[in-house]
Formats: sequence, structure tokens, C-alpha cells
Amino acid sequence: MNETNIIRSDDLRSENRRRVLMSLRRHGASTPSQIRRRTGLSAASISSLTSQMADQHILKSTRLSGHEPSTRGRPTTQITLNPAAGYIITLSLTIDLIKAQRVDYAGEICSSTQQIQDTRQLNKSALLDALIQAIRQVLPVNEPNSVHHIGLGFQGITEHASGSLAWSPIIKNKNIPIGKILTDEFSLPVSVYNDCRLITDALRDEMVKPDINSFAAILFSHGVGLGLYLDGKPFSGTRTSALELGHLRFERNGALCRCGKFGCIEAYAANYGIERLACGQSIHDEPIGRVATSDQLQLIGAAEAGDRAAIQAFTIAGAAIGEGLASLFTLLDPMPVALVGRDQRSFDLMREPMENTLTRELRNDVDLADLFHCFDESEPLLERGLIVNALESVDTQFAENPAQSNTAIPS
Amino acid sequence: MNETNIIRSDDLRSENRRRVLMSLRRHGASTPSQIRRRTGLSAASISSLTSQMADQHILKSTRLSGHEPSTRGRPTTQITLNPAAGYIITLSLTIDLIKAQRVDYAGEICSSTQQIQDTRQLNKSALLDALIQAIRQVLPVNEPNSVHHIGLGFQGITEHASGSLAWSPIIKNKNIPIGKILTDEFSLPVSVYNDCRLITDALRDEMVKPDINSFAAILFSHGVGLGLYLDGKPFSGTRTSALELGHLRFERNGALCRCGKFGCIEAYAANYGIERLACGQSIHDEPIGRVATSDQLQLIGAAEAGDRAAIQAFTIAGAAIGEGLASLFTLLDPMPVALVGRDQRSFDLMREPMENTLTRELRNDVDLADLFHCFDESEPLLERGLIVNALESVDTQFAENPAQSNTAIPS
DNA sequence: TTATTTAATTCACGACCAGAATTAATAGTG
DNA sequence: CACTATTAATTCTGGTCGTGAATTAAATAA
Repeated sequence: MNETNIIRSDDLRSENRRRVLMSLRRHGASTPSQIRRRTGLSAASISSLTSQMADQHILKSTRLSGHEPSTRGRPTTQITLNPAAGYIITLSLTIDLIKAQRVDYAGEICSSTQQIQDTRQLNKSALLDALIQAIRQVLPVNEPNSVHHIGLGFQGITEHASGSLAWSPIIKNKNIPIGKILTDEFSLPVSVYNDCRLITDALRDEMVKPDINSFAAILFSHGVGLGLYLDGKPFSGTRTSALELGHLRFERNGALCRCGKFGCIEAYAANYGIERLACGQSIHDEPIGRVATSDQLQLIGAAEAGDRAAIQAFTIAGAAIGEGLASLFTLLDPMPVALVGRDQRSFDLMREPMENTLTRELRNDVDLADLFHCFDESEPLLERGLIVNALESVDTQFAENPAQSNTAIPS
Repeated sequence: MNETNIIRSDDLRSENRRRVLMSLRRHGASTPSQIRRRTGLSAASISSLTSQMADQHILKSTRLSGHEPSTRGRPTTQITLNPAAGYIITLSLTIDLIKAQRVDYAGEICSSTQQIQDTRQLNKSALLDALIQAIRQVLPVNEPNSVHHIGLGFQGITEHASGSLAWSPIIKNKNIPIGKILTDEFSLPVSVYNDCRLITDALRDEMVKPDINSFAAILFSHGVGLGLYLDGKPFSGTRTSALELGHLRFERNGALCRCGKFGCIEAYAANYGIERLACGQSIHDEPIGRVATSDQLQLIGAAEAGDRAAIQAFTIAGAAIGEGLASLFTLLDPMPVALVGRDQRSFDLMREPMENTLTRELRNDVDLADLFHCFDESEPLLERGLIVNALESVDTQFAENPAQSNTAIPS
């Protein structure tokens, strides 16, 4: 009935095992005393926990001796995550690429495969076949039981209760219970997240400060997506991935959005919205399915060169994002924002109108200095987020059932 | 560094003590086996926990014998919260009333005092004096150490890091560190929440269902406030109480809001906004400071009688709220909504335009049936929220330090 | 009175973590 | 080169926790 599930002493053990693993995951190879400081556990407990997990081949403890002209005293031991403890498989689905990777427990990519494919052309079963095929290609042949988790990422709306893909602009069908399908196929836990959520996971360590442990990430691509970390935890809707910042309204009866409504922020600030405006098309024209990267770069160039229409398009896009952020900040307080998209220069073009709108719309004076952080490339972040996310699921898996869980392969 | 703070076995004990107290708080007098079922703890543990807390005079266990022609077997024991375990003091601050109450640990009101006073007339020190005086009047004279918490509620914006009152429409000064001031004065923990937060606390048990444990509460009064429960927990901004639904924009360059901006939802849907529109004043007229209850009721009557201007005002108010909810639902997913305000009939007037706006604005088809729940009176909810909230703080206080905490007075 | 039934408590046990004591492994020192 | 100082990690000891089994408590039914 309650939030925490820690009731018995064994649960305590699990929780503390998890802490040790999280600490190692976040800070990399560490000495026992470093772990002690970070987790707040006693040295005795750390010793017990790490040696137990080393016996279970979850951790490796190596004595680094000789090289460093170290200080006096007994040399420290290095505790690391044992790469051979198991694997995860990540699967990312973008508009033109299906990509699968096998990653070891220490986060190293072991195997990778990708298939160039316009996902919009695939019907449901063809899509599922392609995904399953991609996973099969990176499955370790001689030790199929060493995979512990499959993580799937894509652009769109997820429903987390059932782990399904509720809707995606890059997929024809709706409501595909992909989580259940993959679980049935591979008998493995599967997590399904959208790109924005995964990007916040990837940016977490960079954006979360001890004093401000909340941030937003806006992902600019064919749509405008939002990811949130609130109070140190990833945040999503009550049923779905939600956070559809791009579909807040900017103009009543405004530009036609991909979603069929009029005036959504996305219809002004997504690739297609900017392009449409810059090219002098009517804002009520059907949005095009995809904007080529070259066209985007060309548009940025034009704006930088002084093209009025292009500048105007970026200005309106910035204003639209500014209004969206104003709404977000009105509801949840101002917080740092990561801007993630194709090119730093496009942010430079949007920045001023965005900040102007924000200061105009917000009642309380907000200090915009150091609020925005730009990230050029979304793909590497998405990939990192997938890995981070899936590995943490395995951490939790390993932390539980302290007694058993020695399915791991000795290194 | 991490979220949970349960590391040691003692923490486990505290957590389980807290669960027992919460269970009793929520469900009232219970038998040990009922507590066992609700908390998931073993009978042995419940016995140990309850007897320990009974020894510490936190709980009372009474054997109900005789009366009921009960079934065969050893009769059950009734465990109740011991009213004499201590007191809390609640302090509520509304536009014309300063009210303090002393409430015992079982939730019974023991003492109450109130002072009719236009709070906007008071300067900072006069206000603080009035608050401190009100508290003094309900302090128990012969056992001053038996008070464990002070809870303050008011309309406005709070900042939770410092427990201060950042801004309130009913108070002249801004940024009053009221939490610290009262703590210094009475050497007691003080919590400071705004009315919307407290109302969600009061409505929690009613609105939260096992399957849907999120809901929103909209409070209609001189302003439009929002409270949120997400995933079973009260939600607020990262720094302040935030959730300023009323200050999302409804119309660009629209009606003048109390906050100085134009077009806020509040400027259409708060008392003064509806009144202004119905009376044919310009939407750019300075909003009046306060709308009398009689005027509100009269306006409702006029609308029900067919007055075009009045109906129009309520229609626009409903549409404004609908847009606000559309934004909220776009960001956080649709969820049940409690409408709290002066009169059920005003909700009836706003309902249709509100629902129409919502269905128009939301892309995903949302089932609006059973989504809205109306509550006529906000004051009793505010009071209940204050009590619930403060008592839970005391529960947590009592749950910690299992060894000591026998400051309580024997019953 | 005695058997039956149900509720709550007590007991014995294994698991947990912390502080103290101990062992391990190095660098400095005479 | 033996010995001491120093620092790190482990092991030992003790107290606490929650659970399942056994026991006690208190009522009704026969």
C-alpha cells in the first residue's frame, strides 16, 4: 500500500547492494573507502557487500600495485563492475535506422548492428520482425543466458504500465505492445522509453547539481520533445510518457501541426515548422514528412547570412519555445534547460526571442544566466541514455536476491 | 547522495513504526491483524511495534469486550492513536480571518481561536504579532512541551527550502520567512503550505484510487489555484509551491490579471474575472480587491435565470479553465480533477464549456466521464488538510528515535 | 467442564550493520 | 636489512531487526 518496499532486513541488504552498484556505475572504478564515503555505509559493510558481490562475479576487485609511487601504507584495492557479469541489448528506432547493440555490464559496447530502413514503410509485423532480427544479430551465440535486459528507445509516446508504444510519428501502427512482445520472444525484462526520457537519463550527471537537482531537456528534431528530471528522479506522465511540450498551444487557430491540431508549439519550432515558415509556405499547408539535414543546415546558413524569411522563422520558433517554457516554469518553477538538437547555431538563432518571451511571460524575475545548455547531437545522447538506463535495471536486478544471482560468468 | 535514507536496521524500525502510525491515521482504530494486512508486516512485528509504541504512550490498546455478540475465539484488541500523545497547532490565514487551533494526536480539535481582520491592512510586524498571539491563545498552559508541530496555511506562494511565504495576495509584504520566525519563537518544527497543497492533502483519501493514484485539485476563489498528487505523493515546484495554473495564458494581450500580466486564466476564471466580465466592465479594468460572497451568489442566480452577460462570463471562465487543464493534461496526462469552490452551481455553469474546450484541445480522446468531482466548501478542506498534514509530521517525528520519544503524557 | 476456535504474544533463529580489534601491505628509518 | 610507522581492508563481537513456529490468552460451543 505504501511507497517504499523496504520492510525486512533482506530488503535492506538489497538496497545497500544497489547503492554500491550505483556508486560504481556513476563514479567508475573506486576504492572501498571511496564507496564508503559516497554511500554512507561503514567500512565493514562495504567489505561485506563488495566481497559478496565479487564472489558472485558482479564486481571485480583488483589490487593495483607497483606502478604509482603511492603514499605509505597498505595500497588500496580497486573495485570495478565486472564486464563479464552479463550483457544488455539496446535497440534504437529512428526514422531511417534500426540499430541494436550488445553492451557488457561495465558499459562497453561489444557488438552492434544497424539496418537502414524507412520505418514508416513497415507494417506492424515487418517492423516487429526487423526488431527481433536486429536483437538476434547481437545476441551472444555461446552464452544466450548472459543477457539480462533489453532496452528500446524511439521517438513517440510510450505507455509505461504495459510497456507499449502508444504512438510514434515514425511508425504506421499505433498501440503496439512491444514490451510484451519482446519479453515473450526473448524471456527477458524489456524497458520501453522515448527519446526524450533517455536523453534526460544521459544528461543527468551533467545537469544535476547538488543544489538544483531538477532540469528539463528539450529535444528538437522532426518534433519538439521534452524530458524532465524533478527532484533527482526522471519524471513522466501518470500513464504515458506525456510531457508533450510541443503540443501546448502557441497560437489559437495557428499553424497546422502534424497532430492535426492548429497552433501547437511544434508547428512553429520543429524542423518542418521552421522550414515551412522560411520557405514562405502557408502555415496551414500540410507539414512535410521529413526535413533533410542538408536543408536544415542550409536554412541556418541563410539566416546567418541575413535572409529575412529564415531569420523570421527562427525568431518565431524561439518565441514558441519560450512560451512553452513559460508554461512549464509557471507550473513547475524555473529550472535549468538542456537544448538538444542538430546544430548549436540554430539555438543561437532562437535564443534571443526565446529569452525575451520568457522574461516577458514570467511574473517572477527569473535569472536566465546559465539556465540554458546546448547539445549538438542527439543520437549519441540517446544511445548513452539507453545504455545507462538498461544497465541500471540490471543493477537493480543484481542487487535483489543477494543469496543467488550467480548466473554470471567468471571473468 | 541517494533518495532513500534507510541504511541501518534502526532506520528500518523507524520506517515500520511510521507505517503502523500511517495505517492507524488513515483507517482509524484497528486490530493488530488489520494493521498486519495493511502494512504487510508479520503479526510478531506488529505486536512488537504496537506494544513498544503503547509503552511510549503513542498508541493506546484497549480490549473491547462484552458488548458485541462477537464470534468465537479470543476477542480482538483495538489499537488507537493516543490523543494525549501530544498536540499540533494549526494556523490558517485567509483574507479576513486569522484562525488558530490546537488539535490532539488523534485529530480532535481541543481549542480554537479566531480573529476577524483584514490581513491586507497589517504590516509585517503586526501580522507576525497577530499570528504569534493566535498561537499563544491555543497553547496548552500547563503542558507547553506537549505541542510537537505548527502548521501554517494561507493563499499564496510558498518557498519550501526556507519555509517562507514568498508572496500572497492577502498580505502586503513579500518574502516573509515565517517558518523560521515561528520556529525561533516557539522552538517547534513549522510547516508552511499554501491552500491548494493542503486541500489536496485533505482530498487525498477520497480522490486516490488503487489504480489511479494521481489527481489535480483546482481551487476557485479570488484566484485560481492548483494542487497536485502525482503517483500517490503531493507534488510541488522545485523551489516554490508553483503550480500556478491560474497564470498560464488564456488570451494573448487579454484581460488584465491581478498579477499585472494580460490574459492569464485567472483573469477570466477567478471571482473577480467572472464578475468583471458579467458586469460589462472592460477586461482591462483594474481587478477589484475582493468579491463579496453575496455578489457571487447573485451572479450565479442571474446566470441560472438566463442573464446573457452572466452566462457568457461563466462560459468564458469554463473555457479558460478547460484550456488550463488541456495544458496540464498535455504535460502530465489526463487525471481526475477535484473542483473546489464556493458553490456547486457555479461549476454546473462552467462545466460544459470546460469539457468542450478540453475535448477540442486534447489530441488523444480522453474519457471525461467521472473525471470531475465538485466540492462546495474550501474552508473545511483547508482545515482538514492542515490537520492531516501536521499530524503526519508528528507521526514521522514519533516514528524516529524508537528508543526515546517518551515525552508523551500518560493518558 | 471441557473442547474448540481465534487472536495476540513470546521464543528461537537467521540476517543485518556498526564499532573495535585485527590483519595486510606498503614506505620510511636507522 | 630488520624494524617501525602508516594506511587500507577485513574480521570479530555485539546489538537490533523481522519472521515463522510455538505458546498463551480469552472467548464461545458442546
